[in-house]
Amino acid sequence: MPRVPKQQASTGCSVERALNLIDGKWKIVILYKLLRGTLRFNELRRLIPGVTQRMLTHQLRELEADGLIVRMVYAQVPPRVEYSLSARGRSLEPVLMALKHWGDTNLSSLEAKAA
Amino acid sequence: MPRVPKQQASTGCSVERALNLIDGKWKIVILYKLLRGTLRFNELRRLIPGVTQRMLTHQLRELEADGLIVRMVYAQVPPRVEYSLSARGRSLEPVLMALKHWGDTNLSSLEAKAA
DNA sequence: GCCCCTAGTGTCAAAAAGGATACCGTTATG
DNA sequence: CATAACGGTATCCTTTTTGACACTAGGGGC
Repeated sequence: MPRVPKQQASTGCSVERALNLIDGKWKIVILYKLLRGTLRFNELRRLIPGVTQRMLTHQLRELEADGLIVRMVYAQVPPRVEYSLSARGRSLEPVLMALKHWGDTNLSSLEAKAA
Repeated sequence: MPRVPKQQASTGCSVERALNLIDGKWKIVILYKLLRGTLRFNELRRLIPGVTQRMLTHQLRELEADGLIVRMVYAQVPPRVEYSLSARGRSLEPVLMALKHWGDTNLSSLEAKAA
């Protein structure tokens, strides 16, 4: 993603601007996983096979910067960091669910075709 | 996007797989614009300021390859090429509308904050 | 003492995405 | 004859994204 020269992301319509916040393959998946509740870093990692530690960290930081998730650090050893959706992030639920529904419906038939 | 080593995109859940089809900043916007009906190449170009000819072509080809849009070429001079949603593409409407709704709702308040 | 755990960070390099620009054929228009 | 319109391609180059890998702190277990 171009991620837009920061600041002004208002190239066009609201759809376009919305995409600037949730682009990247992992972000939507992360948000989706968090719909069910708070998760720790390594829990997310296990839930999303294929994401590397660095990528996960990056995406989480961006999501946090965009105010979609909340990061809670507990001063413990070993460290404990919990991620959860912010109100803003939770407001994405309809989008995420629509996407999941579409995936469930349209990708199974695709795979059936491909198989 | 990584666009996955082609072929097997089934890393994880359906959400993740769905994203492989609609990644890229422009694709969702293109699909969204096409919701309202058939559009010609240059019409799309005008509707999506910021997209270059090359990018638009690329994205349209991928959308076509994924069966989300239909490309109709009319043997005329000057050339006439029309793009429209396939049934599969149209099935994304709930997702697109949810995204637009979210953008309208959550980005206006964001910008108000930023302003 | 040594290794493991968590939740990272840093660096390097590869891969991918994206942008700029030039060019194509054909017909109409000036 | 030159130019413009349409819907692209081809090429080059830069920026972004991504991955691999090593490394960190501080306590607990063996």
